[in-house]
Amino acid sequence: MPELPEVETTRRGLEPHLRGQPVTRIDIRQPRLRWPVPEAIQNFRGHSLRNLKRRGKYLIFNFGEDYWLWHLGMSGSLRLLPPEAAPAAHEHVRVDFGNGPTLRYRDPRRFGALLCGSGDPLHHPLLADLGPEPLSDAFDGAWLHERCQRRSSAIKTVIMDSHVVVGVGNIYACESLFLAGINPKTRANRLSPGRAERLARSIRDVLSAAIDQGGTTLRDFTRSDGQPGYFAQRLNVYGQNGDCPRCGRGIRRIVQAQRSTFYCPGCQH
DNA sequence: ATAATAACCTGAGGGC
DNA sequence: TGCCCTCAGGTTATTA
Repeated sequence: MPELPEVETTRRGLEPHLRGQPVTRIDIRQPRLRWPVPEAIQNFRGHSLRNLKRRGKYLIFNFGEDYWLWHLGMSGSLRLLPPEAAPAAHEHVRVDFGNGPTLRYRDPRRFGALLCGSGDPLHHPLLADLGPEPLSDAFDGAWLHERCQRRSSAIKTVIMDSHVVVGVGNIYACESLFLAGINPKTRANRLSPGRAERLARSIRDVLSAAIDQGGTTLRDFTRSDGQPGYFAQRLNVYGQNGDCPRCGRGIRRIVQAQRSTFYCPGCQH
């Protein structure tokens, strides 16, 4: 479900409510996520949340010395609900902070993860080798072009590789390539510096616009307050089966690396 | 190192 | 209604 804009939307929705609040209760209703939720998570009772950060699609709950890493996987969502609200189906984790609303984690497919650690979270094995943030200065056309040099696979799968750049999932990969006018099947090492520059800019623009819209709600993504994201109205190719809004040719669907790719054969070369 | 594939799960929707 | 198939916003582990 969530790519970078949805995770960032979640972070922005949660942080003002949770920052500075102590964890008063942790209820793991289903520990079997992508990896088992560590027993040590219970040790955080009484700890106060310093801040809530994001790296790629990971949320980082900072508690000073220790931290949680929370990944929403394919179908995960975090919401704030009143303490008395009954748990929804597939609500696997509930965390009470102070006396305010309670944090609920719902994840039907259980591809998400809740892990904990101490020290610098950026040194965690899952984060240590990640590529740059797409909205930071570290990510630009030169970096992208350099990382494409040794890659003969399709450009679409390369921009979805978190070691190249983080946060670009299936929707935004398709949309970025459309915006840049690049065929998703193009071999990465055949992308000119100029086209890499254009693609890097498109990725930034698409992700920024999606964050501004509160992310994309296709089926069940909701912001932490239950509202949907509105970027779905701006999708040009992803999930579309009609004609291209720019040139009128039919949008095509193909499969790359076991994922659907949508593109316009008229606009993307 | 890179590339391709399977694997982890549940639910929705279409066709018959 | 039920069954079978395909599809779904992610990532890692394993194998060539």
